[in-house]
Amino acid sequence: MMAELNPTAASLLGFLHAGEASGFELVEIAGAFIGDFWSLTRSQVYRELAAMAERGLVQAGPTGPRSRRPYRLTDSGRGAFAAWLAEPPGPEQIRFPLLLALAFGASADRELLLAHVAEHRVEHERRLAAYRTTATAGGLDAYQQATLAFGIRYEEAVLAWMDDIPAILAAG
Amino acid sequence: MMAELNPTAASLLGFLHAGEASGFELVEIAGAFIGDFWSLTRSQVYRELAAMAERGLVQAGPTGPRSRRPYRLTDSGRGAFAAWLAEPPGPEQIRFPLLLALAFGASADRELLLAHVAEHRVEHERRLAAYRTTATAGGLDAYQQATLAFGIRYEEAVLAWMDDIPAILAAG
DNA sequence: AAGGCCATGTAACAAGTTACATGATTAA
DNA sequence: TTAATCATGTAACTTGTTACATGGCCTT
Repeated sequence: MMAELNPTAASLLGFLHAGEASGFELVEIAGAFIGDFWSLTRSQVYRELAAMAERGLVQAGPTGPRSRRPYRLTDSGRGAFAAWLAEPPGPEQIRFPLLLALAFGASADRELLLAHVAEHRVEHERRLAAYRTTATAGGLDAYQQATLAFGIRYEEAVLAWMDDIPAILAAG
Repeated sequence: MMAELNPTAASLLGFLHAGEASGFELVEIAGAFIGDFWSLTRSQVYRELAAMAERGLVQAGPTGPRSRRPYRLTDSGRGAFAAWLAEPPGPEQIRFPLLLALAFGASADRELLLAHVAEHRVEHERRLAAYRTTATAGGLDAYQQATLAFGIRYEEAVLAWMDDIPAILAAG
């Protein structure tokens, strides 16, 4: 009775396809590769690695300097990952505190809210620019490009929305 | 030393501005009002209500039938909510299993992936239509309209992105 | 008035975050 | 060669999810 993988664990197995890595390295790889739409922390990674080692999906190699413990995929880990990929992915989740604040804006100071929006805008502009650079720089396979395309569409949408806000508030 | 509110607790205080409500009712209200970009579950709500009652931010009324326990705002709850609104909101989080699967698509069956995308597409179309209906139906204040505008921009972006995918994969 | 359904809540668990500890490596 | 820094990991806590329990309400 093969227990299901959670998406976090699955992503680790995915990265381990490229070769063995320590927990620390996996955190870095994941942050760079999928960080903007799938966050994970060191604690999670170590926990998942330990749990997966227990289940035989990964195997820890000998402890190196600074107690680095490299993990590598096992055959059953490879199988579990393939099975996870074949399953229908769950719904996305968005948690957006700015939207929450905005929804209650009637009880807030309008200028302050707009300032919060403006502050977030900077970060979204930065991300969009970074995505575009990555997209043109090449070195991504088609699937990675498709993933990145989401980021670009998303950031464009956020920026367009932010531009709409003042007019909407003024009209209301 | 006033401890910070977390966004979930803050949203409950926000809803309680409209009058007293039980945990169950708050779950329903929140689900309808902000459910698509801020999820919360019953257990969370009861826990937060109990914790906030402890801190004096809300006050439970007499237990009614079916052990319904209505909560209402206190003055300090009102103050805590206002303070929360004034603070800069944290960054948004997106967790999108479909993107995760897509990013690793090189190890997956392309047709199956596209089928997963198509399946999600239906739900996004449904949401976009629902948002548009709500937007034109009226009854929202300007802040709620601005919130809804995000939903519309977001769903449009997701649909546009999904339309892009086959070409991106074919080109790569 | 009995059976099923529904509103309400709790408890156990899983996932995610934050703060801390420790042993290499590097630089002054 | 000692101080600073950094990679690595663990532990404690918070938040989020799932599964369960209970008692009122409704329908026939």
